Amino acid sequence: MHREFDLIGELEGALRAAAAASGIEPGTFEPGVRTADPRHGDFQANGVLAAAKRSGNAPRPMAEAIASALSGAIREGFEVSVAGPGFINFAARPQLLLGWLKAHASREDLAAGASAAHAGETWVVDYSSPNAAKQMHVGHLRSAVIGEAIARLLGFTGARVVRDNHIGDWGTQYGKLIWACKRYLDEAALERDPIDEFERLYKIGNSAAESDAEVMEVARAELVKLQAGDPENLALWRRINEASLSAFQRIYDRLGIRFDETLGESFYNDKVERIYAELSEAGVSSPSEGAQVVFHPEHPRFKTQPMIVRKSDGAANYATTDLAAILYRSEHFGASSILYVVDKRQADHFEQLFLTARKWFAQRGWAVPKLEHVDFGTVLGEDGKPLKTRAGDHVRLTDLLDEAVQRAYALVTGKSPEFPEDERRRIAEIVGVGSVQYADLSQNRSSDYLFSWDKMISLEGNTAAYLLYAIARIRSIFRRQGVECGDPAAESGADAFQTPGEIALARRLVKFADALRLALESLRPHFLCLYLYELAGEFSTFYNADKVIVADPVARARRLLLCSRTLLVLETGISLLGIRTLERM
RNA sequence: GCACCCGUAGCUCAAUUGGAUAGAGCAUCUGACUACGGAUCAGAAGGUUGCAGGUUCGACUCCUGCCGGGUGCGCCA
Repeated sequence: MHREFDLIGELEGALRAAAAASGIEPGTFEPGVRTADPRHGDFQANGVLAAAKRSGNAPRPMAEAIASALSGAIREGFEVSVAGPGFINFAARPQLLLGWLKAHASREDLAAGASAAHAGETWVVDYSSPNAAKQMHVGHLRSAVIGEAIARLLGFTGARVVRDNHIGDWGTQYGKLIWACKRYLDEAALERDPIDEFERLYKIGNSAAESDAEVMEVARAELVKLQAGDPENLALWRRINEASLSAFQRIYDRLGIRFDETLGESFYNDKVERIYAELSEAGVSSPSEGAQVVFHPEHPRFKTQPMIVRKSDGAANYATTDLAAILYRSEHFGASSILYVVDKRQADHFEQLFLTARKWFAQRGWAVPKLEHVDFGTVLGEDGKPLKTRAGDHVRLTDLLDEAVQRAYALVTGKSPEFPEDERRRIAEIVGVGSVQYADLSQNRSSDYLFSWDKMISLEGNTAAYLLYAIARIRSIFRRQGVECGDPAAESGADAFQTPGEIALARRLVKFADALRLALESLRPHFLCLYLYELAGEFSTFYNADKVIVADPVARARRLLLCSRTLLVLETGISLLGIRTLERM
């Protein structure tokens, strides 16, 4: 039985061995296996072309030599051929497909196979990270959704993941806010909706400070008092943060997000002194105009645009806390990698931050974690401009999710009016929220994306509802047949796949490993979305062509096996995206 | 001014980071078993990948120059 989860990895190993056996110097040949266009088979190796070019040999004979040196086990599993200028093509035989599917019968089986990718690594994922005292709005959506999906993918593939919510809970905005709280706080309003009230107060404080220098002075003094530990201000600050966190948590609950750590900027208050000292001792920073700054002379921009690590008034800013966070994550969590799921407009900041951290760590002789800015584009309205309400305000995330659920409810009620109301509500929550998440994840994160209710909640195309529908339909087959999905007794009689629909579906299923690899190598969940969408489409084709519940027990077992594995992969994949699944809809 | 990103079918997006004939969905058109859930499926049509050069066996992808759009840039995050 075939047990290798990662078929591409297996083929690459076999090709290396075959190359060595046919006299090619080890290290000069990278197999370069990838999934192929189905016309050419399942997998293709492109590496011969590059290797032949380097060594000055003709690629075609080289490819033939390597192909004929492949082990018997590979030839048993794959039909091997050489095509074009020197591609080596592999078509999986039905028996191999069957073996793979039998060997991967549960989520645990898949996880065991996948976990080789990042075993032993610790990844800190910094995502969501909203500012306290403000409503989460549509601008906070992508970081939360993409960050969660990446964290889940990393965990599934073997990494130890630390999910860290780097809340903006410290800084200049608190002076103005406290100033306003002491004068205009409405206790009744605070009781009703604390964030709303704090947001209102912040706006008052902000505009007062802007138009009145005296207010600005008092606000600044309030901030200094807070930072000095004044009990009254500190109590107010705590109250603001507690209210903020519990409001955020309500959103996170709906999105299925749970952080391991919530180490906001304030957490680093007592850690910034060390940063100032470290940076100047390491010779990385220099004084400039009363501030402590870092220049990078070798960089086209940062030779003139400094990173300010300490303001001229002596206070820290976000650059300081970000540096302190790198150190803490490195020392305390032993991070091998740190990811920042943050808007692409902050690209300059992160480039500067990483340059600085690398120089500093190198000076100290410390291992630098891999640092990566996982950027994403802006959510745009139908007019192509950043999404706003008609009044021109930010769209609150609660309102956005509520509207998604409401639209999903209308849809479910239209399609399945016979379901009890509470079930339709439950389905609507999953479909509505899932549609928002999926619309975000299914697109390359780096580009801006157009927010469209109609496309998002639609049942057609690459949407959450399409995937969830495929799941519901498979579940329905098992209900009707009266067997549990994955019941070994129902599958044990299966023989190798025969019809075009069966074979195409099985070939798609074994490529789950590749979808994970693609999504993780580039930290782009849309590769997994695309795979799941194509899998669901392949299932629908199969379902329309081949009846599952047939009299022939062998054919039935074969098809039930395919249904069960399709369900498994769809549910596993969707859950890795952070989206919940359902039984029927 | 400097720096970065983007430009692919009418529309919204892909293209495994240099691989084979650039793929999907929507919209348009043609079909499908009295339905294991038709919220489906099969098919047709739709392209000089912004423009012009270059690099090589091979370019949407890399380089150069234009054109068009966006973003960021000393004490906010």
